[in-house]
Amino acid sequence: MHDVAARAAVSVKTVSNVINGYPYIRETTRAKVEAAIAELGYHVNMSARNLRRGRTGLIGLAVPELSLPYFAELADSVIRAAEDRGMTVLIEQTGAVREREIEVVSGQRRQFTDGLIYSPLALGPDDIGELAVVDYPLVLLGERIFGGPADHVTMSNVEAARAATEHLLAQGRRRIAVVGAHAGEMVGSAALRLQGYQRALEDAGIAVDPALVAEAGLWHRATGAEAMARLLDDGVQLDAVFGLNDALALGALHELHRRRVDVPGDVAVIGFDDIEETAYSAPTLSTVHPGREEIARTAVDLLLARIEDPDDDRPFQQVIADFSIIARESTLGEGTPAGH
Amino acid sequence: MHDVAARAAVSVKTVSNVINGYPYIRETTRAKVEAAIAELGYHVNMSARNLRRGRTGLIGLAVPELSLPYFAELADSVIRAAEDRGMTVLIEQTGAVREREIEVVSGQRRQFTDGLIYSPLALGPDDIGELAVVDYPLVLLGERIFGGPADHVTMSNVEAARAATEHLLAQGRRRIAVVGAHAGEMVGSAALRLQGYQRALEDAGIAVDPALVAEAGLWHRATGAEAMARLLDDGVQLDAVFGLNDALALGALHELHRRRVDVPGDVAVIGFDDIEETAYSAPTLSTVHPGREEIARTAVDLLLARIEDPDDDRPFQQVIADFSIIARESTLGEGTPAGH
DNA sequence: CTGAAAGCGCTTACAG
DNA sequence: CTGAAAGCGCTTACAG
Repeated sequence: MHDVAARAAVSVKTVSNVINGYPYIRETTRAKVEAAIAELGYHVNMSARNLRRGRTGLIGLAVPELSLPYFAELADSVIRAAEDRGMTVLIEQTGAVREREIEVVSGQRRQFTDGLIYSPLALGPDDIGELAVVDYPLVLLGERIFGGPADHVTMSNVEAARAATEHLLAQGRRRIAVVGAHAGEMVGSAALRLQGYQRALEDAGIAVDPALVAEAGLWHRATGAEAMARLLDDGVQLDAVFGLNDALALGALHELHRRRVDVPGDVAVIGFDDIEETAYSAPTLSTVHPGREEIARTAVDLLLARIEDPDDDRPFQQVIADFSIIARESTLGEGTPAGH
Repeated sequence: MHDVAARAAVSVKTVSNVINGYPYIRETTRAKVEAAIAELGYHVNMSARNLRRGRTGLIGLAVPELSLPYFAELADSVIRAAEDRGMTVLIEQTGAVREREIEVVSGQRRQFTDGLIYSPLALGPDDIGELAVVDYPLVLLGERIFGGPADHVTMSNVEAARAATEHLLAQGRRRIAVVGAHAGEMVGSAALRLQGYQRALEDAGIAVDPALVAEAGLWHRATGAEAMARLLDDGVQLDAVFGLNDALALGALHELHRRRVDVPGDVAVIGFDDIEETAYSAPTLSTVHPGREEIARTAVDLLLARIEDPDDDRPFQQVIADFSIIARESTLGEGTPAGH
């Protein structure tokens, strides 16, 4: 910067003004400075600027893993939303491991960022104390922790799961299995979505049969396939499956296909998340569209508001994203291969 | 840091020594300092450390989009590999747009990082001049640009594509379509994989039929489905499809399923990338395993070597990752649903 | 519109 | 083993 100033025969202040778009600069001065910058190939040193400004322009995004399509697509949306607002995203993979999720809120890497968008999967209400150390802007995603020192963006888990179940009921299904339950858990997406499922059944006057509820700790394709296999091996009668997320539903679909069970002829399947893959599976998968873009945009906006005005002590907000049911072949049956 | 020093009654140098693990410190001194750090809730300011050290500990990773599963899985692998070496990854999405790919190598955001792992999709040999500005460690991924001021990690595109085609030939297929070609392009994965396809056919004494080669600019599921539809609409006779990546192959599979074409009974399908989804599609998709983990690890290692020794002027390296063919239902036919 | 100067919070020769 | 001091490259009151 000093070299640029020397070459342009101005002070460093003037160079700084040009770089930062300070408006009251004579055109000739600006041109001189810009020429010097170009000739010297100068670019600002971010570390120095950040040190001086006390901000980095980086926000953290902590998710379980990018190899899970839902989180990859969420990360994509968050990166775009942040970019629109001039921020850069630093992704942190926690692997849904409790210690790593705790480490993220106070680790070294946190120091790089002005704030954090945080999507824990292993923490529970007992861990809320871990968030007490947070003295920076934080936005929580998901349903693991409520009441932390953070704004919160969630899905309509109960309502959306109820709508998904009602969609299956509307197709005449009565023996609806659930894949992905977490026994004994009172918080988290699993518990809330199961609740929605139960309410829909109750509203329809159908008793909830515990035999229809299959566990799956991790919500991956593999665990969905295993849970589906268990249901079938146990001889549970069923005419529909509600995968508590798309990966589970796709795993269940895979297992049904492997056993030559016709979908949706014999068993209808619905998922949750509307990842891109669901529009291309065979059959295509009905699912819940959870408003991922809206979630990403809202989270970034809430975080930025706190970053830009750290002294603002308005109460923490909770925003619930809209959802919709996407009906595809796995519940409607159009496009089922001939021969089925 | 001064506060910590004051509280521990030592100099800031000593505090710095403790933080950075300098070995020759009296145990009592270390304990005093650590107590002070804990009491004050002190943590180092990254911007200041980076400014002083001239390094940030961040490396950039520029990919087209995270919503493409291959790149999501690649990012996952790169983040893990970098973490093992104490580095943090900053992901940049270019959308496979030429201007954005150019911007990435010299943009503002570049200033945050010590080096860049760069996977362009739109640049070509004519753009090699754009890399002339690079005066920092750079590792290239993919086949768009060779000879830049960078180490380079690639796949065995030609050999792997040839092996994929030979796998189809070994199943008795003779009319093998290709989905995803880029007409007129002489560089890039499309051209190289098409070359491998052609060689396998020539070796088998089969003439290459241009009618079997379908274009698809972007390698997404949607474009794969469209290309497949075009082949079928044109009445091209075929008994196999080689999708130049998995997304294309999954799109083709989707279109075949939609039209009640039996896979692999009537048409065998193979892809390229071995994304996780291929193990769960119906039918499961045969594919080329391109050594993604190895690519990620090698790229991070090469980059770090340059970062750690910027004066080292050993010649730029090119590393080619191993591949293997993964045979699944879409070419072997086990597990095909009854009724087909 | 522009200049001279302080200071953001570290690390690291240099001394002892 | 530890201290005093310079300096990394910016931005920003303060002056003019």
